[in-house]
Amino acid sequence: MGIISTRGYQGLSLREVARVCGMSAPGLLHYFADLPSLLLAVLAYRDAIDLEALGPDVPGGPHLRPFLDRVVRYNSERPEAARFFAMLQGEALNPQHPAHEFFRKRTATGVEAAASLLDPADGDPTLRARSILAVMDGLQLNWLSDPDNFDLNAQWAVVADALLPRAETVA
Amino acid sequence: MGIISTRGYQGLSLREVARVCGMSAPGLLHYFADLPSLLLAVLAYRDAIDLEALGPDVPGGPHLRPFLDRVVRYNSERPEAARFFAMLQGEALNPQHPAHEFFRKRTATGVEAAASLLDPADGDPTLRARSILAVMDGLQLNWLSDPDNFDLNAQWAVVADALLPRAETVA
DNA sequence: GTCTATAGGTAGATAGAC
DNA sequence: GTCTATCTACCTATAGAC
Repeated sequence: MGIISTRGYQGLSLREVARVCGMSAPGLLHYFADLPSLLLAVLAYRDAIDLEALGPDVPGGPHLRPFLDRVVRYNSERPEAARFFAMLQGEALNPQHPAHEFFRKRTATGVEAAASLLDPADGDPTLRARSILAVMDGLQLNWLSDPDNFDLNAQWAVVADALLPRAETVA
Repeated sequence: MGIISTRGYQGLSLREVARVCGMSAPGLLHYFADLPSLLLAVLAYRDAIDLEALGPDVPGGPHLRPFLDRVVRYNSERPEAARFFAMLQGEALNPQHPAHEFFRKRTATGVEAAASLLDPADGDPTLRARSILAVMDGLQLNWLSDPDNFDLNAQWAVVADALLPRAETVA
């Protein structure tokens, strides 16, 4: 993951990964059919780790704003992992990219989950959820490109206060 | 540019660019010292074209919101060009990437320009400008990853209405 | 399971002809 | 200015030994 987070997937080399793992290239291919499979496995693995760390079983219940606050703080403390996802998200804009579908599904799932926590009385929940998640991505992208001039949590607070009432929830 | 917008810079091949240009690889290197130089030249060229098309000499004066509305609309009509920048912005998160400095400076310039059009009475202009531009990037990134399920202009309107009063200006 | 050896391909860049 | 030919280096993936 360290490699992908600096070189991206296109700049990834089977041999280089193998070296880091203390193996040879064919040794790796014993576990993964090919390089795209390895990439998807790493993505799924990271997602699982992060989801567990952030778990939806938040003390306090299904409130969207505090959960997103925690996500932003979590990422702001893990710039390397955040960059890993941000770089791949960029590459994966190409529909031919092996991770394209992964990110499309991931976004769709996130939007659906967020929308279910928004009050329909405040406007189309899907539209709002999409905006909010897109906004998080954008803030993180800009933060990563110049971390020293960008206080991610402060910027997020500015935007979130404008888009998402602090206590909003359905339950 | 067509090539970079699908493969990114890492997936860029000197020979492939040459083929598209109807030249050989060494023929290209007669004009550009190396591949990074070519990349930076293309970036500067695209930026110049877009800036001219959007020109700051907007009829209506230096109002930030209508200008950004035009930028979003402009990009929504040019997905390939937008993807070109979005993919490179991702790759360029790596400080070693040849375009890293380009994007850092580009963002800084944009933030400064936008901040100068915001009313300090509404909160720190730099902080707000950074949020607004980051938000634009994020919306575009999400739109590009699934254009059919994402109405860029509608999503932008949702966010911009919340962040940026329609008539806000200094002048 | 993990290795060496290797096949078959593409990369950026240079030398030197025209 | 633009070409062909070529150098060196790296890539993924496979075959087959241990």
